[in-house]
Amino acid sequence: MLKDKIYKDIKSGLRQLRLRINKNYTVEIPNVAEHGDFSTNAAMLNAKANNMNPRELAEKLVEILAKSKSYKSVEVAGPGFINFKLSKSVYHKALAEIVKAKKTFGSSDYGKGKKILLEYISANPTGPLNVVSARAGAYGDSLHRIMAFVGFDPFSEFYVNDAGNQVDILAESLEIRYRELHGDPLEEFPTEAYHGEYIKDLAVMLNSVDGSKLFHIAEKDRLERMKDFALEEIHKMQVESLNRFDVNFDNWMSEKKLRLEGILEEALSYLAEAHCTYEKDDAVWFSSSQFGDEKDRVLIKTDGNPTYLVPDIAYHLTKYQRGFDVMIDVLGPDHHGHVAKLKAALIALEMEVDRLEVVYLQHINLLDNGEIIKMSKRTGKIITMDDLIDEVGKDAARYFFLNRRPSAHLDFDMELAKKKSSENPVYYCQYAHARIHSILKKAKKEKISLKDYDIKNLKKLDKPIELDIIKKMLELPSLLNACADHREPHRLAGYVHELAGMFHKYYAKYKIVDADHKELSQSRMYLISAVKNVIAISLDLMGISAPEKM
RNA sequence: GCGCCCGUGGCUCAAUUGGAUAGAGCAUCUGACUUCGGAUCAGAGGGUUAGGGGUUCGAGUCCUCUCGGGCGUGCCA
Repeated sequence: MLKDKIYKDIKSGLRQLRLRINKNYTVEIPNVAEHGDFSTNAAMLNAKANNMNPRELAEKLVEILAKSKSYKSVEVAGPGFINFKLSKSVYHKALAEIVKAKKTFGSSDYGKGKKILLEYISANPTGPLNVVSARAGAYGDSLHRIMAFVGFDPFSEFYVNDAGNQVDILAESLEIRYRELHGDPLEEFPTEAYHGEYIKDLAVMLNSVDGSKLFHIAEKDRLERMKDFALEEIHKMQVESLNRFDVNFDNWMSEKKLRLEGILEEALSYLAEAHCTYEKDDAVWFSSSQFGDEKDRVLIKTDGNPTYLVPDIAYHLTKYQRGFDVMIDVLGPDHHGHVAKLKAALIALEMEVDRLEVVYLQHINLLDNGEIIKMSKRTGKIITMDDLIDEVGKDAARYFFLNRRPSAHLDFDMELAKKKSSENPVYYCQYAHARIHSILKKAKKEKISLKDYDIKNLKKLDKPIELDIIKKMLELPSLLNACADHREPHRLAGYVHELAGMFHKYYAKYKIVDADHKELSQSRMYLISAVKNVIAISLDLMGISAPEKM
């Protein structure tokens, strides 16, 4: 908000100087306090466009800008930066705005209602969700919340691969376990089948519903029943895990349903119409190498079944048909080979491929006492999302996932996440919130409240750290915009930690509630209640609770 | 081989997307509880941003090469 104002002031200054304006200049908060509250590179960027010396242009701009009452000082520095210092009263007014905005502080119409499709997790419906899904869930759900908060229109979707090869194997795996229950075990469990214990649980459940009657129907019907049962139960499991993790989807898109709607054939016929399919070796190929892929890909296998590429193309066509401005696929790092093929198809079909964005979330190492926990799908030794939530809790898990850039590999220290001390950043943030609540409660006991507070007394907030805290809070709106623009919710995790830290320092240094100085106490309470609010907003956007007691 | 991602104090990560003196936490060391929640605070040490070259007023960030790590490169999904 303050940034925008300064940006505009500079623009009008440049106009007054009758210069050609390069609008790419920025207004930033310097990381060195001596450089002022804000600084701009406007003179440097515009000097070039007007063939001037940067410092000379800066001097002229300063002359104009210094006339405004909002600025305590405007100075030229270094190679041509212009540094602004704002009057305290500007910050006091801004603080009142934050308090007035309550839970809407930081929200805006910045996204202009742009329709965004967020597809994430999309784990196979063949087992419980794992920690990779947990990271994707934390990431996608928080991005969704942030985007909605700053005025985009996000829509989250989980794509369920409930058709094709892997669900056939799922049905077969269940059948093996079902037979075992009835005293008919296989000598050797097939390596490609699913080994997890949960399949045995499913067999028991199925048995309690259907008993032995599945032996008396045709194999095809039996496997179909197995498949439907397993898919439904696993879906329920996944939804339950996601609920525990506070991750919600606007839509679950079923591949099976897409297939029934004939959309695969539709996609294939579009590709054929575009003359980029051909037959070779009894298979149908897509000439994807014409569209940026390394080589051509098979669409229909010699056995007559489509490869996974076909439903995926079809699914993405539905995304385009549904009219989203931007489509974001959140994928694991093992999928990037796949995107080239998909994009080739979209280009072939003359779709605006730039509207499809792919975010790759990197792998996770779970650490226990500094040791990487080795996981193996084959032996069924995996740590599930539920295990993780049981171990460290939802809040800690979400924070740890969100504290990293999506493109960064992540070492998840389970010991640290479990700790209830300052070493653990989640508790550090939550503690600040709880502490503020407690202080305000204490004030109430001493009969000091904000009900009769006159904001004229805000001028009593004159300590540097008090102004720093206000400045930090004022960063939230543009920070959230940046999180949304760059699809990087991790910035918010760092931000809330910084703000919490400033509060803890403040608390240690200054007494907030002091019955002998009512107006000062009220002013400080006013400040920290704003901090409480901003922490709560930030944590909520990350799907983390803001407790009043811990 | 080719493609994508990554490389920042001992460890895990930031760095306002090209800005000024690269910041936090953990770990280590020193201090602070008869005081609003010590789940906290004050302080110290620790860096040639893997390495070379380039682009420009200015590079951890962009380009290029080299080295190292991860992933991909199926008629599996």
